[in-house]
Amino acid sequence: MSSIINPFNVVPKYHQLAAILKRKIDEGDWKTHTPIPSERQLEPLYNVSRATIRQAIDLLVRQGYLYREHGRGTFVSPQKLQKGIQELTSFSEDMLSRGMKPGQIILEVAEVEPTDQMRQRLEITSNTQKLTKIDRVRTGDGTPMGIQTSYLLLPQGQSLTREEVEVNGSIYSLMSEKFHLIPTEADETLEVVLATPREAELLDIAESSPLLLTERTTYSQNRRPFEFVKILYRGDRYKYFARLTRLISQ
Amino acid sequence: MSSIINPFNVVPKYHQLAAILKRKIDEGDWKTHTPIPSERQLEPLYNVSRATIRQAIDLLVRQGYLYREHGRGTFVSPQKLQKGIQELTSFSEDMLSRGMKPGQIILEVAEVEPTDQMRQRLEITSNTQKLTKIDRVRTGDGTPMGIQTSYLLLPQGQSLTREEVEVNGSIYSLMSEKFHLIPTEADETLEVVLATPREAELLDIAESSPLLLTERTTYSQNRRPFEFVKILYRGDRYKYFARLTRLISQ
DNA sequence: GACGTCATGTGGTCATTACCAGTTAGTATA
DNA sequence: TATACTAACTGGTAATGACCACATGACGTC
Repeated sequence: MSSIINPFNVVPKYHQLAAILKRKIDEGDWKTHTPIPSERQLEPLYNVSRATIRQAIDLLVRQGYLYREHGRGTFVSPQKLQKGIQELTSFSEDMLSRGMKPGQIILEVAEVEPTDQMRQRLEITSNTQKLTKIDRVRTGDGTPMGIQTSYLLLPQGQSLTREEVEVNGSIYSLMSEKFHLIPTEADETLEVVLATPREAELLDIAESSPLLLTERTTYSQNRRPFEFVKILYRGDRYKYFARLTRLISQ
Repeated sequence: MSSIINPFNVVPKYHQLAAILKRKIDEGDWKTHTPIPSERQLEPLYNVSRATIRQAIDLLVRQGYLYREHGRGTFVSPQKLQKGIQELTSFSEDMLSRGMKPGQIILEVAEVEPTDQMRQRLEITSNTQKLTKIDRVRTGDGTPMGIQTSYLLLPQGQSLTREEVEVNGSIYSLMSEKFHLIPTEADETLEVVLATPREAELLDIAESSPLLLTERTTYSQNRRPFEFVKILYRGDRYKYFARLTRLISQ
């Protein structure tokens, strides 16, 4: 990996610069709460204009690597804030980041009629639109961590088979390859519920144990929803992390 | 409220423009998934440069009001995504947004020694640093919703009295006025726990009922943590909302 | 010593200009 | 008719120059 910006590269200069600065932070060249070189100092260092430098820094500020103070400088954020922030992750990615091996037991793959809740969340108006339901037990290092029930809104007439889901561990990569649907944003709610007998059995816990229920609506590139997922996590095994930001503007 | 940008106003033009565009969306002048005027069309309409227009649109895109498609245009996001997104709110604000009247019962205000967990979360290195503990039952429309225990890291030697907390419903406004500490970001974890006898009594629920435990570290302007809060919510009354974004860059 | 002033450095805002890269629809061509 | 091209849009990237607002430390004054 280079520390020099290549003007002929297809990736924009400000992305290249952001990657270079990020590496300096990750590798500890710049310490927490210390200022990085000023924007005007960076200009000759990388032969780019201040506008480009500001775009690069904007990226890193939004991702939580740097923070600015008007009149003082741009500083390195505390390490602990820098990883896995505010990111939309699949169950697989989530498990991997916790250092566990993700696995799944497929219970059902089928075409179903949408309920009112699903019609509303997936913005369905047509009366003929069907959904593809995928019901799975998700495991981490072999032990059941949660029950995930996905309802997918596929392009007209399309569907998925149980085999496709089995081979491809992550539905998101499948959706991306087959239908060009890439998750970009999601609304998510969390609440506490008590395990039904069936759920308790699947998760190998006592009946009426507390569970963490998350309901997620996932949106693709053009902000259209394509997935509604319910995940029931074991309350004794799962901890949820979020990062909140106060929008200062206005 | 005006639809014209005032160049002499202290608030930046791009903020003024963002407010104008936001109003057009809120008031329904521009419909969901329809394009707004192109950046070059907006230039003469508001007498600002394209750079400024892009800054304004950037704001609204980041806040979820608009989305862009390269080569096609800038479009209005679906309504339902637009409110209360990704914002860091106090309990009071949170209750108000749910249409309930926030209240509190103060249990304790005291100076305490930090535990190891608190020292780590609040980045405390000094051995003499004390914390101010505020223990409260928070209510919505009079019924107990949660137990909130805050540990505040105040400037050397400073402290708060029970009276100050009683008068000022929101600690955040108190912190802002007295110490110029403004919450800008927070890390938050959520998990399920079971109510202890004391907690069950305070919340008026059965012993061992499931609760939603959130632990939050709040950061001020310069990214220094100043508050560590534990909140126990009644599992049967509380639903948590989050918005996730996949960071596309790189 | 305490206080105010001011030069200088920082990030914040804005205009202007140029060109690149996708998208779309009309048009010429096979 | 079907295909390929092209012009005219869209947003994306980049450089440059200017000025503003805030923070800080050096310096002079009281």
